[in-house]
Amino acid sequence: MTNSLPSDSDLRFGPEHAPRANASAAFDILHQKVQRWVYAKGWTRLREAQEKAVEPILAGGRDVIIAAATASGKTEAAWLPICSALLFGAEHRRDQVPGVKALYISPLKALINDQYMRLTGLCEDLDLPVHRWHGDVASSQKSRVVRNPDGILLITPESVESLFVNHGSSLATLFGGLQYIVVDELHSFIGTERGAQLQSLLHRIELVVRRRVPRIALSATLGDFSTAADFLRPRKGAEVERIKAVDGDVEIKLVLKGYKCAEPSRATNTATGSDAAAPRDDESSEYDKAAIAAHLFQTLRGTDNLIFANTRRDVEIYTDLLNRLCAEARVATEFFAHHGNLSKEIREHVEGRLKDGSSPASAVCTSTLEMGIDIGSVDSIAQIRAPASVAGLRQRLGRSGRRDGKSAILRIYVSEPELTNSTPPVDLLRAETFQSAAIVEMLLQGRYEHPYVGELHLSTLIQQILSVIAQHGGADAQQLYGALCGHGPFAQVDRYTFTALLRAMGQHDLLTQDGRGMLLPGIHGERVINHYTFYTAFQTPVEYRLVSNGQTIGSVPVDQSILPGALLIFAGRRWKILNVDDRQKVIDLTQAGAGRPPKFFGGGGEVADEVRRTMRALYSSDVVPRYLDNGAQDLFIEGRSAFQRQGHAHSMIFGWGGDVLLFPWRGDRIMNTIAVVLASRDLEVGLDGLALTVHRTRPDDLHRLVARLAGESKPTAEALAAVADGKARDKYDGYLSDELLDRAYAARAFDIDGAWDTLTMIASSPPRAVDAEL
DNA sequence: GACCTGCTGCGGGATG
Repeated sequence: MTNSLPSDSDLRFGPEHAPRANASAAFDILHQKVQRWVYAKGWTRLREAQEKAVEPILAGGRDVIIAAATASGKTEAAWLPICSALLFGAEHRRDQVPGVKALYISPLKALINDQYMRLTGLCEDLDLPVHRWHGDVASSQKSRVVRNPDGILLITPESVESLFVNHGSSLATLFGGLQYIVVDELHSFIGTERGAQLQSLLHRIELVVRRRVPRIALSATLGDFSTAADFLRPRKGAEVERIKAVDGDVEIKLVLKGYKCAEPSRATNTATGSDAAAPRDDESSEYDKAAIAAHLFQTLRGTDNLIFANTRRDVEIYTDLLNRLCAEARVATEFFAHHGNLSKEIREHVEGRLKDGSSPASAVCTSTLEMGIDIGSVDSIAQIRAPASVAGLRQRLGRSGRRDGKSAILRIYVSEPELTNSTPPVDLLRAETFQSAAIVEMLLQGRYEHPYVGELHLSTLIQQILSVIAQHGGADAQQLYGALCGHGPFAQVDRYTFTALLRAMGQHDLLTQDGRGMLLPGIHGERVINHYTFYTAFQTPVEYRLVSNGQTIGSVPVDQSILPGALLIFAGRRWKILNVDDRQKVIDLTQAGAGRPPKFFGGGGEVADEVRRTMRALYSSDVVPRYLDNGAQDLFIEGRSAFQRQGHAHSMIFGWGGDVLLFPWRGDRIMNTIAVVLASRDLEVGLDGLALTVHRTRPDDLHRLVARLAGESKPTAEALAAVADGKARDKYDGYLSDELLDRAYAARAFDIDGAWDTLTMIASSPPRAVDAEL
């Protein structure tokens, strides 16, 4: 099966192109030394992103976003003109302002190390020093930069934060000559706490140097340029120059494979999020996993692949199954686990095996290998269970098929419960199969989810208030509001909310006020600021280090099953726990013959509105996608016939036993809003994938209630948030008053308009009983 | 039934 997907792999330098780089207008305006470097590289022409980016960046006045797929030369698209501009500037200006000339901000230390190597090569001949600054860089190198700032500085957002806190008075010198800020992997920041921190840091740098500094952003292919532009330059997104490498066609070979498992692995979460069912550990019932592992082993052995699983637990389970198949076949293992809880050494070893072409290797991984260092191209991508988002799947697919015009290969494995006469109606719909197909359809059409950017980010605002106070040794409320809110990065926070936030911070002793009204850190605030964990905007769980023979192999969160003598599967191997040191937070392991996968904790995933709507369209259509194998086709046809039999074309409310099922066919934010609305009317509501389960009511009663709600005026999101539970999520949410926490939660978790549209639709559709259909 | 990311300054002792 073949489909085409936008890519830019056709932009390749070939011998058929004569070395006529100087025929390019963009090449002509680069500095001569940069031209020489391009020539020495053997490049015969600039690639599309580079050709388009040189002029606007070199001109110097504008913000620019460069969106292109991995390995399309977008890094050079930024650095060739930036380095040229810095060289021209150095030649034409006699009174050189000291300081860093270009700042490169990256979400990953590994990317900084990669870029450092590449840029050093370019800048060697240009007389431009390159420095790096992140947690693994020696403090001696950092103090050298502070003493003698110059050239290009590669840094993480957290390390920029540390500059504000610890070197507040040196910043004017450090950044006085700053001409460009480059943000790499922009898409990874949009809509996150870390993104709010980055926006604040960019703004605060401009406040220090008292002028606008052009922002150059690099990103993976973007579905939504406007959101990205508004993120890069808030409220002035329309003025951002947008550069997109026009994508050529690359062939995708695609198959969706369907399997059946014995036990329905369903977990029901109530609206209050309290009673999640425990997942089963019983391996004997998991013959779908064995079948999937057997197919992976048979198909992928001897080649290089990335096998994406959605959870770290599944990474461990599948790596173990694949290793056992290798042992049975008496071959050396070539399947390696890779996820965020494995030690840096183990992860680097796996990355090394993938890069090394001499022996085949496949990584079973989470999103750790979606972004980041260049591991080269692999032969194929496997995705175990439904992908969570279109953008993520696109990014994963970009890792395959870049070798000399080869096709990208994608295999998706889904698994649905075997049908019995007690199978619940939701399981009859085969939601995992339809979610996978919906995401593939959107991918093939080039439709991506819109990132959600409506949050207040009050937790990160607390961090930034403390950071500004540390930077200046104190600040008054007016200055803080002007620097951070007002026309600043937290413009969505009004004066009333800001004042309430300062009051809440005072109540927790984060802040105190001196006689002249100056805000200073309180005793607790001082402790928070001075601890090294202050620089991150995101929350991190407490974990225990796993040690074997003195070597750290990774870390796990603590739970009751972590006791001496217990068995564990980790890093694709089997272990027995020897000792647990609660004070040092260290677990000693020894190799064992059996084990069980560890539990990891995590928040809930969120399915986008566009994905759910596409799923419904697939159920309603009569087309069966051609990329389904026989197993997936069976599941697809079962799901569609259940959709028709249960009457989803006309109804959205269904009686089932003593409960009622409600199908909004909308994204998780709307489903959560409806769940909380119903819970506020004293109903017990569970979120269950596609459906809301409303307990102890009848279809007619619920339908009447929904019709009444749809006719009433909408509540405010804040009023609705007051009745929700489990609202604290972000790092400093614990310091918020009830009122502020409600506001933060309302902005994050609700879509009142979407929910009321849906309630109106439900009110106009007849309720039904499905019991008879089973 | 989720994934990922990141982190200072200082003092004391050894070494060249």
